[in-house]
Amino acid sequence: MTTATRYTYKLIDSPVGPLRLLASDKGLAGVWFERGRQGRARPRGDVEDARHPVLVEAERQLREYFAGRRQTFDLELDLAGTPFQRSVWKALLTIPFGQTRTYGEIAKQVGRPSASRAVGAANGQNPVAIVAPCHRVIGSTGALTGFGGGLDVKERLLRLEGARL
Amino acid sequence: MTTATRYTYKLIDSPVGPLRLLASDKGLAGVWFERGRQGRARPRGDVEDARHPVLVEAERQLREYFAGRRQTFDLELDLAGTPFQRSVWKALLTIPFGQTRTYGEIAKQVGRPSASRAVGAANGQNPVAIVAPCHRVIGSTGALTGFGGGLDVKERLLRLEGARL
DNA sequence: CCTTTGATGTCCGAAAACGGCGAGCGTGAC
DNA sequence: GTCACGCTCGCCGTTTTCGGACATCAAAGG
Repeated sequence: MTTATRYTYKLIDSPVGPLRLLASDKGLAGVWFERGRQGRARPRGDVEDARHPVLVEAERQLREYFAGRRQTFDLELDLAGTPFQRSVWKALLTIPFGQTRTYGEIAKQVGRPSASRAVGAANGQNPVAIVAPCHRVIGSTGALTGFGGGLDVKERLLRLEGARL
Repeated sequence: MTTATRYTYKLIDSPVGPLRLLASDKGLAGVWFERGRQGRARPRGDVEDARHPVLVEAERQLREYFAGRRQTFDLELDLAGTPFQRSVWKALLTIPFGQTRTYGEIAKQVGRPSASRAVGAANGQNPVAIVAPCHRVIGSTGALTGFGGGLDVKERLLRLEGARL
């Protein structure tokens, strides 16, 4: 028998469209784009609580990021996923602001050199967009290849960071 | 993300072999036979607590039952299962001491007249043996057909209750 | 009297499908 | 030559689908 963890959410605006922030009692659990198709089985925040400390702090840091005044996030994260997915998301956190990596490089970094395609899949299920910078992962040819929030958003984020394209 | 509910267990002897009792904070969650193969994905009691009030009371009533001094149980139950399973287990509780029902009759009783086989499956997953008297359910031909704790135990329980075979 | 057949809910394992990839190869424009 | 494309094919974790196996039973056909 299990008990569902309580999630609270908050909606905020951003230069790339509305974002939904999700928090559990352990930390920030989700950041994703509201527009267009929802991600798959993302945890549903049952309760809105715009004053949840984790959400308030996450919003603050995100606003600084969009304003160009922040390059790294300092937040407790509560990421639900398989061991492989978690290792990939952890690897994302090591990509410096303004830089990019290829899917294959991330695959190597997590010790599965030939799992670049699986890295792509795990990337697509990244629960905390922007905070775990899945937008900094691109194809080996330099093409942006894909992004949950839309390729245009991926490009805008990279430009905001001054990355070379 | 989910959090596991805490279970405590207790082992007791009985005329039909050792029994394991399991309790959650909501009530009695499990009663099954220790001998032979374990049931499938039964919740695992992480902690032994022989003095847990629910377990102590369950043991008391079970001992009375085996001694022939009790015909019905009065215990809070915490049964984890699908809606169908719960409806079947609930139906089991309505079978009087010493009587039997067929799988088909139970199927009718829960409003799925043709699901007698599914009733058999649900019966096999009954978390609280004896307390929910799955041993009182037999085939339409009168054959005992099956029992998680072994057919011999099923027969002994029915004899104990003075049921006609 | 015995065998066969379909309906039924759940679990479980196997197998296939599905991607935010990437390297290799052939082709065609210079 | 050589460089850019585009196509194909192997890779790999996750998700979905599918098929059996079960604590059955009534009806139909031999």
